[in-house]
Amino acid sequence: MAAQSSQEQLSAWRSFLEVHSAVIKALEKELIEDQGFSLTWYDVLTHLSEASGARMQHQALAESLLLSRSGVTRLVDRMAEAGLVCRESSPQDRRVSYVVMTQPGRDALDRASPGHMRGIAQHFVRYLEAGDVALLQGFFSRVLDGESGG
Amino acid sequence: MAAQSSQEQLSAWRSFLEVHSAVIKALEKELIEDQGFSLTWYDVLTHLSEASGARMQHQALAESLLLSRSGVTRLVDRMAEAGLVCRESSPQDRRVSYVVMTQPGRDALDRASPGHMRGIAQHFVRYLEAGDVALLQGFFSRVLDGESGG
DNA sequence: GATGAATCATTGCTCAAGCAACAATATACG
DNA sequence: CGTATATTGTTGCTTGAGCAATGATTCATC
Repeated sequence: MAAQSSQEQLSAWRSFLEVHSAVIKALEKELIEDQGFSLTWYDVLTHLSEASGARMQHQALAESLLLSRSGVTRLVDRMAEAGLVCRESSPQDRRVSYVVMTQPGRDALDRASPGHMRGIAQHFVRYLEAGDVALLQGFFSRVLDGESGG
Repeated sequence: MAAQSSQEQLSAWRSFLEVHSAVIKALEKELIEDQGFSLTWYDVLTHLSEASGARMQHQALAESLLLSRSGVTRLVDRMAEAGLVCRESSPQDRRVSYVVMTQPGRDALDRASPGHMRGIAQHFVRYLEAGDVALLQGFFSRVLDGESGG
């Protein structure tokens, strides 16, 4: 890392925060207007849809969503009440309870997905120029590698 | 924008979210352990310190912080109770109330700043390689330009 | 100048999330 | 086996944020 103005580096950090806030707000607004649920719910559905058997332990879900366990408990409460997921207890380990995507949950995800993908394209991906993706991914990977370990 | 795998683009977006979460959590944790206040409070102090007269209207503060007005009202309540800021009403426009940084507020910012800058360097800037800053800034600027207008 | 519209800060209410404490269960180790 | 420790999900409590409604004030238009 050659000598870069630390002012510019700080500015990059601030822009990062602004971009995050702006894009998240736009996506959340669209999703709620279109489908009536939040980005968090969308995230739950996505993670479940990618899990084998469309089921995950609360613990694993919390880690994937970067949320606390108690947060996930209440989140699943709400989503279960809306019928998008349900709970199933494990016969092997009677402490764990699985979160399972229901058919209405699948349907909701299918309905939401195209619009949300379009939103991501429009509010984020659209501004990527040739070469940006690789560079961003490199940077992000370094951060995530570094931060997960220490 | 040439043909890029939309899978990679989506992955870039997801990594963006993960990086944001990881870095914010690390910085917030450090700041609270070191100084006993949150990133939001730090942000308020920073914005005030950069404003002329170390004073800002609630409205302007809300826009800068990307927060709602009511959020700012309560935020300023708490910070005022802690003595870091105070309110002053404007003689020109009796609707507005300025948020003014106090000396303890300045002191708190001065105490927090070096550690926080170190944190940003360690958890974010440290992973930037040569050329990354310019490219990131370019991308972020395009997003912010595009998103603010529509 | 007077009246209607807009702006600013605040308040009531609700919601979503985290922490710490807990109960139930599983695992490790003597 | 039996006891100590760890893990899993839930609950009580608190916090921080947003929305909509309100009150005070200013601005605009007649």
